[in-house]
Amino acid sequence: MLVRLVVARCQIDYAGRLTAHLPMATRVLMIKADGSVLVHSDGGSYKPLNWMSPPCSLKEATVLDEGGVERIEWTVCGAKSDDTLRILIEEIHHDSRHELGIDPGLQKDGVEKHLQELLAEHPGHLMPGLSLVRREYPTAIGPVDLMCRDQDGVSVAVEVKRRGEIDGVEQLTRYLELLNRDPLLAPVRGIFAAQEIRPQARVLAGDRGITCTVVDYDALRGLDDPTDRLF
Amino acid sequence: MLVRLVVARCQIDYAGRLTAHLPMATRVLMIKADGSVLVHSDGGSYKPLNWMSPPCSLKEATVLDEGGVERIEWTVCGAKSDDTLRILIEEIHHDSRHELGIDPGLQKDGVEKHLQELLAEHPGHLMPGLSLVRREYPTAIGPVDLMCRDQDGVSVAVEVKRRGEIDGVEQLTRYLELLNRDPLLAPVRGIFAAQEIRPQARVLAGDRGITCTVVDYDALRGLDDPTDRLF
DNA sequence: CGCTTGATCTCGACT
DNA sequence: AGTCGAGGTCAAGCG
Repeated sequence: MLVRLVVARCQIDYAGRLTAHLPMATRVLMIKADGSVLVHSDGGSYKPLNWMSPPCSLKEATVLDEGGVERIEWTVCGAKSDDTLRILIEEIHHDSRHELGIDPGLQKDGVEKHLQELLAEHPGHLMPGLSLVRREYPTAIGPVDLMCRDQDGVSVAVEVKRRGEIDGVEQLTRYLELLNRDPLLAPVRGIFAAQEIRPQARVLAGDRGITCTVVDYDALRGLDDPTDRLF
Repeated sequence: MLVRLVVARCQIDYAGRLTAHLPMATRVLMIKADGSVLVHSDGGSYKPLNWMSPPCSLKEATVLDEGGVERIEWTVCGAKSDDTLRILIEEIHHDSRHELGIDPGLQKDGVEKHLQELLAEHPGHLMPGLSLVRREYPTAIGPVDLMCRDQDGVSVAVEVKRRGEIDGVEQLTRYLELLNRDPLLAPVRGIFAAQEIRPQARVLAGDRGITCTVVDYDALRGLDDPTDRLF
């Protein structure tokens, strides 16, 4: 389990699902224990300029460049795919190896699942008088996030998203279409709940008679019993 | 323009759109010139365990930990958002800085745009006798990738994807619905073209009367005039 | 500047 | 193994 950090002037060619080329320049190369390679420049975001995903293997060789000069070349080949990454090195500025050990991993809080849980506990936040029938209500085409009833006993299907986009409305539409075929349930209304709803999604929902509700996660969390939470 | 590479035993807390925590362990920290930070473990893919996107600023301070020992703590704050990344360092194994300069950037070939261009030049590949009316045919809900006519003069709307999935079929369905309301165009048929089509997408397309066509990018590229291409 | 769409998406969960 | 949905998605292109 060793990570290798290299800073080098290099030129890179990738061939796989697409073809890509990086001209000669100085970059950071990170080689992980599984042979995977990350090519970073100074800037951009967390995404490398180029990379090779594991499982893969790295081979080092010396080749002659156009000028007849001996150069180091790394060839990284995907173990399962036919992806290849060729790194031609002109000059190495830094080269070090480090033992890291196994990482205990990341603990997360605040994703869609938590939003759904909170709304299941406080359905009245979506609409006054709304009560939960069940979470993950099963249908033939997948589970509805929240199945509820309003104060008049009318069924309400709720689709929960962190960010409400057009395909979330399509999804809820398919559920409503199916649920409304069931005479024991029909009529079923729809609520599209999200922390943020895109304009196009809002328009499409309106067109389909679906109510859009923007949810305040922090406010909901405030209502929640803090002893239940991880943080 | 300096990149800083640090290998350190550290513990990390992130608070922003979600909350995340990394227990104490040895990791690679990459600090770019814009203050952005990447936290990598040995393994995983190109995505860091945790990170901070630019624009942001890093501050170094000494704090006392639970045992009363002096520790280095980095606090990275987003310039526009209220995201914060707190890195508590127990031990530094490596620390170096490197001048990289500006990267010339990545040249790509083989993405959806190229596939659409090639199909626009060779519509007969999708169906014998098909001819192009126009690329990016405008509608009220967005442009149709390719608008064509078959050998009988019937309109055919083509949606091009690199990988054909269910939402691509939904997209084409919306276009067809709209286009078929236009008496000058109707009836309009649909072709869903991709290098790879997922089974569920294929089923949904079949259900909607949409033809699925798997496209061979390399074969198409072979037909194409190589002098037009970048590579 | 905001919005929409593609991505060598990655990653996890579930069948 | 394949499929599906979420993401602190990121990043490019367009209005």
